[in-house]
Amino acid sequence: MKAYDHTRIEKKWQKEWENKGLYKTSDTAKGKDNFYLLTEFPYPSGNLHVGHWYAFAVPDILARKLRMEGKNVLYPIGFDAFGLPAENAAIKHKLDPAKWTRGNIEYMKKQIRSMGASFDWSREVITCDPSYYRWTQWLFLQFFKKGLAYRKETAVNWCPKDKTVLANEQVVDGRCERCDSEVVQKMMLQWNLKITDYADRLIEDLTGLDWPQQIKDSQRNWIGRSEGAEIDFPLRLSPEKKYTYVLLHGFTGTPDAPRFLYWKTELERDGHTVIIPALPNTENPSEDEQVEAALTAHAYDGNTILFGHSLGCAVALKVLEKLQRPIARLVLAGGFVDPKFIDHARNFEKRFRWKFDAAAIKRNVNMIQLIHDPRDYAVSERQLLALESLLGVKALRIDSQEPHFTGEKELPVLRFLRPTITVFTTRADTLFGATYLSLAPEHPFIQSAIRRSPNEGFTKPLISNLEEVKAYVERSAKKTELERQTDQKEKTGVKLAGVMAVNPATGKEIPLFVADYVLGHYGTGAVMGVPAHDERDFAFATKFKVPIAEVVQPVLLRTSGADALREKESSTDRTSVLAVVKHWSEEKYLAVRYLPTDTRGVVSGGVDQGEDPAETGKREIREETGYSKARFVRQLGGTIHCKYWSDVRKTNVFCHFTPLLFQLEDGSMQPIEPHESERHEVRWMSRVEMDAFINREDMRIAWNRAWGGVAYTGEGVLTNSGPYNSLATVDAQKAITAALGLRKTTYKLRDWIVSRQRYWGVPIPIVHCPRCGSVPVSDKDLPVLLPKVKDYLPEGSGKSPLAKAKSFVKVKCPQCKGAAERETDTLDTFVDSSWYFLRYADPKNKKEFAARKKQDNWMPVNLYSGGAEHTTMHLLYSRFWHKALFDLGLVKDPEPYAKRMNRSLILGPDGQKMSKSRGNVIDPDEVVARLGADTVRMYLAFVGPYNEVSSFPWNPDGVVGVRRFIERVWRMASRVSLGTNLNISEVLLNKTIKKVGEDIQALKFNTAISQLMIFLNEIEKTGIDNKQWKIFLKLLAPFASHVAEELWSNSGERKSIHLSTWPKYDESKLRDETILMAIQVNGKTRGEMKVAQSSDKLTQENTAREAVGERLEGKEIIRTIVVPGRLVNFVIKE
RNA sequence: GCCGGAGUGGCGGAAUUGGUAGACGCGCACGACUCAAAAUCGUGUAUCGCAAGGUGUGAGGGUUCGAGUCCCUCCUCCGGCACCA
Repeated sequence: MKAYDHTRIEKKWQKEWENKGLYKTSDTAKGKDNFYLLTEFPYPSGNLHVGHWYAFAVPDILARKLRMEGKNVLYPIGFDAFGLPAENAAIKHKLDPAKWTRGNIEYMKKQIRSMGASFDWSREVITCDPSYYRWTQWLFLQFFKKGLAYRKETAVNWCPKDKTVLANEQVVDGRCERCDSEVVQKMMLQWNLKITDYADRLIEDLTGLDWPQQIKDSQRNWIGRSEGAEIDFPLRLSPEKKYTYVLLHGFTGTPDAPRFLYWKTELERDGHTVIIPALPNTENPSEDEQVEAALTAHAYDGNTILFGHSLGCAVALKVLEKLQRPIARLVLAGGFVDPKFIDHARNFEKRFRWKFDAAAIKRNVNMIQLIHDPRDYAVSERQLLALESLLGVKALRIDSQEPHFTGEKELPVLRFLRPTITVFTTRADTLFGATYLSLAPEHPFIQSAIRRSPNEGFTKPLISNLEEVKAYVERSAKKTELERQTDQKEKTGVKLAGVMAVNPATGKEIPLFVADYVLGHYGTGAVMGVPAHDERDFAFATKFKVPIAEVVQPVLLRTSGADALREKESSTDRTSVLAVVKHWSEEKYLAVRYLPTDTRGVVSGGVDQGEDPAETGKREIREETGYSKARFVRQLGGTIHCKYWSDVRKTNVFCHFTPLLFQLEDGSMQPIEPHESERHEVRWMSRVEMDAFINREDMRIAWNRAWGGVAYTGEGVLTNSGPYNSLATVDAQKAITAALGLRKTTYKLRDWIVSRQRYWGVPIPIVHCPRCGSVPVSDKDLPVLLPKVKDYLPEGSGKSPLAKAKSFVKVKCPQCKGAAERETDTLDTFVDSSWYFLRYADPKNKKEFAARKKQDNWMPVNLYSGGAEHTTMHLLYSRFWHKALFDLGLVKDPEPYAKRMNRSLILGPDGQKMSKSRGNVIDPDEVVARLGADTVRMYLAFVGPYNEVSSFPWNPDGVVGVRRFIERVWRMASRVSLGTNLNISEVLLNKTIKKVGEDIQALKFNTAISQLMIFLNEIEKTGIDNKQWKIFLKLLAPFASHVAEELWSNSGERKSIHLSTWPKYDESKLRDETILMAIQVNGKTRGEMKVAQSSDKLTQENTAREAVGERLEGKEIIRTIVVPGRLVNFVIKE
């Protein structure tokens, strides 16, 4: 027999398989279930590395095994071909990125083919191919039309040297990855996808997915949902202006509707006057009557703020038309002016024929605020547009409490009536402790104060130290991400002069700050500072000398140790003191160790009936330590509650500690009772020693308070909180939110910015028309082809290189046919990869991105294999994308991937990540040439479990081990006997079939291979017959597909082994007739025994008893445990 | 700081999910073949001990007849997030 020549065998069979089209996958196959095995498609970097082998060749094992089991398996491949490296190479070497990419793809395809993997190349998908990106553009336009793609001024990473926007991934430690210059934040108009609309569903739907817990956790964490409340803090502006508000109600409305009363109460509390005229005939309103009533209700002047709701808006506009002098401000909510207005819900038809004089209206007001609720049932988009164009003002779209602003407490409206700062908090329970507000530098209030809009009507600046604030805002805008991080320890900020906010709970005025520890993009960009119960706020308040107000008394539960709470036992209340005792002359403190429970802290003891806590402290100091002259200094804050188990009292104790500070006058002492001195150890300690000594949370809080305290952020009961005192924090949160705020959920997740000022990507198919705005390119004009340009460097202005292609930019508007310009940004490559798996199902379709019927054959993906680096990027983006397609009715499932596995990582031989600079890169081509594709693939499968978050170094010696195995298989082939071999264990054969099959299914390729090795070791001793040999070859085929095929064909088979059927095992032949059992005495193995497989428990026990007889001699057997077929354990008295 | 995951021979890793810890492979040692080497084959290989017998899965404690596996405390490493209110 010839020696094993891997090159010859592998070339031969790869060609053969290709010629026969062995891996062409049909959409359906008779009698076979479809299985979609997906692996992340590669970026055509130009060279295959070991990681690619690991990603593509190893899952191929599963693909092959599933096919042999009778599944119709789709295992496709393609190229994620747009992206930065092509462009960088183009800039560096003056190449065409398209050519560069094409060349790489061709080369890599050759390399991938050398794996002998069962890819169906006829379904290849290449994202930079116009036949693909045509559909990327089309899908983007569907998003646009659904309102899921929008353009917005967004803060981006800007590299001043390369003059381009950078993706977050391109910023390394605050520097540009390419030129190493510092990245700055810059506001730019960017295309966004509304992934935040899907935040909740992206979290909820994780539950039903068969995904590793770790990915689910990461995604949840990334989305960062947190429930809390929005709370309004009214502003007191100076010079303080008091206004008269005239509020006009709508059709069928009355002045005493709850929301009007609520607005009135709130505004009056701020010192304003509120008038709500009752408009006549609300069931059947006429123009003259209503306007007359509104006009006579008040003498309108520059101090008037006029508000209209619904029909009241129209009345308000009519009022303005007729005035002689301007008012301060006009606020309209849910208004309409369109003569065609019809409110079907309330039979309001044909009556509304009012006409407006826009010029007269504008003459009488210099600030108009329009607010619109997108859910409004009475006012349509169309009517809103009419109103907007009449007044020349853009409406602000806000979420009202109830559609059409009809909630009982329309806080969102109130925010427009009076100047207000809204904060988001998850700790509404600490509202009474809010002693200041902090605004992000990006906060609208700060920004508008800086811009000093003349509309505001203030003669003086809103903020009297405006210059200082401006300087601070500018400074923090220049801060790089790097600085923001290193600045974490030291909080900075500037107090706003001339402005105060009102804490809505206490009614007290509190100062405002601008501080960059507040993030502009999270929550409302403003936080309430509660120094007593938040570490950051505490640090800030200490630095800026803001008062600290305790509103939560700690409630501590001891859950571990000797005094851990015992849930089932009763509980009694106790009042005690904690006494921090200072030395009479030195900087030392009394440290007390209570021996029975090893409680280390300060003096403590119970308050007797009617006793003053200070007296208790003195008494306990005397009794526990002997010192008789203690002077009470002060109380250290409010009560500290603690629940624990008392072994002395045999009950749980709910103890209420009053923390106190004492100083000794001198060292005079009295004798200590023996029972006290036995239980207490007393020492003098320095402050540092005490810090290390104290081991109880309650004592530590008391001790810390002697030094100014730290923020207590845990649970407790409320204090200094008016009607909410003594409520638990959880309950207080609900109560205070209901009374003074709005429930609100916020997310860390931000919308997905998809604009890239780059050349090598999908052109965004939008035309900017000066008349029609952003207009989608019509379907028939897709794809918008990437134009050829001379050089690929971005323009200095932050426009992509596409802007240089004049003939590309200049187009006719698809709507009005006038002159317009194309969008010149390209799409993030993550957009390309958000739907590529759908195209595999129908790769050649010219009419649709993928026919629904064809998708249904394969979707959702049965198993998606990929790298851990995509956990929160690609996997989240494509889930969002798929959900949006689902809502558009374009796909049938809300989730694209039923099961996901993150593969491990292959490191260099030195255990480090492979990289050229480290010189530890393994070149797969070289290893394949030397050892063969079968060996490389099988080795990679053997190094360790495939679906774990771990990494394995490439061990050159280890590869040799696998190569040896294959050579031994090769040699074994010549020893296969033609007769029937009686020596080989049937049990081993059946066990092997079972284990190899199950382990492949569980993606534990390493143990499957180990079983094949065990099998080979055995047959080398016993020999094997032809029938059994062929079974073995079948088991080997998914791993070493070429060798197995060669030996299969050598054994006389004509048809490919890969078209053969997976062997079945015989359930009854999985165990030997006689089995080995362990014999234990007191759980320690003392011997082994052979028993018949069929023997019963008693026989096994008796056999065991005999086998270890001498050990049991004269001992009493308390218990005998028999685990049939496994072990017998005798428990004896020693 | 928060959320995950993991710590088992000289190394990569197994362990029927609470039942004889170290499968399989690498490495190493010895032996066979050879003039010799390589390759190949065989034997051994957690550790202490001549042995009987101990001891052993990051450390300590617990539950159990029995713990690598479950519970508590702690340590180390890796991954993700991080001034997120």
